[in-house]
Amino acid sequence: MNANMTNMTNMQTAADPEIIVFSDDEEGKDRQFVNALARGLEVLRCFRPGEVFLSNADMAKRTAIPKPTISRLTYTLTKLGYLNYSDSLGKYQLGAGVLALGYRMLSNLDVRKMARPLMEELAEHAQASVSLGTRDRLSMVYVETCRSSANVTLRLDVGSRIPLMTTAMGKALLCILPQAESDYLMDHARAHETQRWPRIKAGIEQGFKDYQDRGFCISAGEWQNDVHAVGVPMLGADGEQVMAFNCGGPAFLLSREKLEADLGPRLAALVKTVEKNLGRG
Amino acid sequence: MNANMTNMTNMQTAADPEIIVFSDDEEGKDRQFVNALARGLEVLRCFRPGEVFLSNADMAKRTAIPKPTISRLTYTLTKLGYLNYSDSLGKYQLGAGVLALGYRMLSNLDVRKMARPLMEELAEHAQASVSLGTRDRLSMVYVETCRSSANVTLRLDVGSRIPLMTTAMGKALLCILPQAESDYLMDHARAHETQRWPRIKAGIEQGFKDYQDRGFCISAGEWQNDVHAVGVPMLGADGEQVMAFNCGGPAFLLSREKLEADLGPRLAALVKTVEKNLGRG
DNA sequence: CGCAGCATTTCGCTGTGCGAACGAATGTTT
DNA sequence: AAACATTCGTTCGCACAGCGAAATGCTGCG
Repeated sequence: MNANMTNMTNMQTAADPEIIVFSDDEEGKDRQFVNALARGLEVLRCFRPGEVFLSNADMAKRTAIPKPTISRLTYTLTKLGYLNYSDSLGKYQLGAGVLALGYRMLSNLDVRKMARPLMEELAEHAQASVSLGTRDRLSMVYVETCRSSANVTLRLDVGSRIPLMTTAMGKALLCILPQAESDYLMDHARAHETQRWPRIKAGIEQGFKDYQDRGFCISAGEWQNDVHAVGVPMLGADGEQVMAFNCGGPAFLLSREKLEADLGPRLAALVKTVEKNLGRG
Repeated sequence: MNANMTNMTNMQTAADPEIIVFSDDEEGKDRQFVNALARGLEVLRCFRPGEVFLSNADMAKRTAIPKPTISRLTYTLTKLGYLNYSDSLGKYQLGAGVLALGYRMLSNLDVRKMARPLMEELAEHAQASVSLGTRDRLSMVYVETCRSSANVTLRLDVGSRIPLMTTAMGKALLCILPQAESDYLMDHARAHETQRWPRIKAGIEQGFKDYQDRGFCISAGEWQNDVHAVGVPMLGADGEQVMAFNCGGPAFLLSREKLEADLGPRLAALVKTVEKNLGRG
């Protein structure tokens, strides 16, 4: 295994923004890359929240994988328990197998146990929610999250996704990614967001500046216009996945001043504490 | 896709009980089955809770897949973000990709939202925990879980696994599986549990009887000797995954009498309500 | 009946898996 | 220190298994 490989190489984007499929043409076919595996996983990913059932044809369309191949993949995934087949509908549904995978990953993340109490404390102080997330493709995935006792809005649980490029957590993460990697991601994002890209890019650059100057990024309505948040990246140990924290909530509760003067600095301090406790520097 | 396929066909068990790998010899090779995919997923599964890092060699040993192939699979999985590589350790770790999969599955399970309040109510009454789970291989995987406000023991969260054959939830599920499927599973289990099998089998048969007579199964110390629980299966709609509820806790709080006279009947009633609300019968 | 949409089968081409060989890194022996 | 032994990961080339275009079933529908 060669050092320093960047994710998402060797792939090509299909019609659906977050669906990314293999390619055989891109930069001299990689004899090491197992296509069947990548495609099988892509099939599992093409279920979006709210869509319970998909047919073979649906998946073929969405992933741009030929129908016979989809047949074989769904057949295999069903036998393995990652998909369930409904006879009456002739469609598939995600199965129990996928759950277990996610849980194993979480139970091995010691940052969670460590950071939890600090996150709760801040959530209570801010009357907002505080979360920890990590990147997957062009999203941030929540790995831990706490809400203040009062807060009911913004129901985002562990495992849910928010965009990378327009959220405080996402932009914070971009700030500490190696140049090459963030460039690569931004190239991909631009391709999907030709329309709004200039505005998005400006937000990211502002984020870089904010992080340099004050140690945190801000997203005030960039993602959802009634949501305000601050974000701070955390140094990753080793080959550990890089992560980022956020603290956010409804705009009417978290004014820009409060974010800048109070919550931003507090979140940055929280992260410093966590890093120290985990022995990173 | 042919109707009514049973999971776990076409596979062979390796050294590690829950690790199950492909086979090329078993019953006339299936041209439809994509081995590379099955093996890639097996690689992800071979991380057990508590083991953060695994090397290529570790996985090769555990899955009985040849080393060069493991290399290619980990290479692929790393590029896709399902594994992270640590340069300094030369080992892999589960990545963010796996999380998202699990979440999509959960967010599409409408039983959860429906059953939650009823489960909370029962948990509070029983001063125990109430959970909903579904089968994966030879385990039950928690899909939803509530604890009574007091209860601190037994920290099992969504995604965690308990055995199929010795727990109230697992035995309850066995009760409503098609004969062929439960036979198949029991054959597999016997192979792994040659020692304790007679006792386990007796427990399962008692479970069948209990379910017929009273509508619930009991496990009083069969799994962990200080844990008592009752379990009730739920009818699956359509090609929906079959599921089961349990209600359990520390043995000293839940006497056998209480299980039989109070909690068992209540849990059975809960399931009846849930089934009615979901329009099953 | 014929058309339309979907899943599965067929079969030739080629991408992919595996044994064996190689190289790199670390520990052990003389 | 050099020589050897071990363990681990990757490379190579052949054989074969998996891929996909086109053809074949299978339903439902006007």
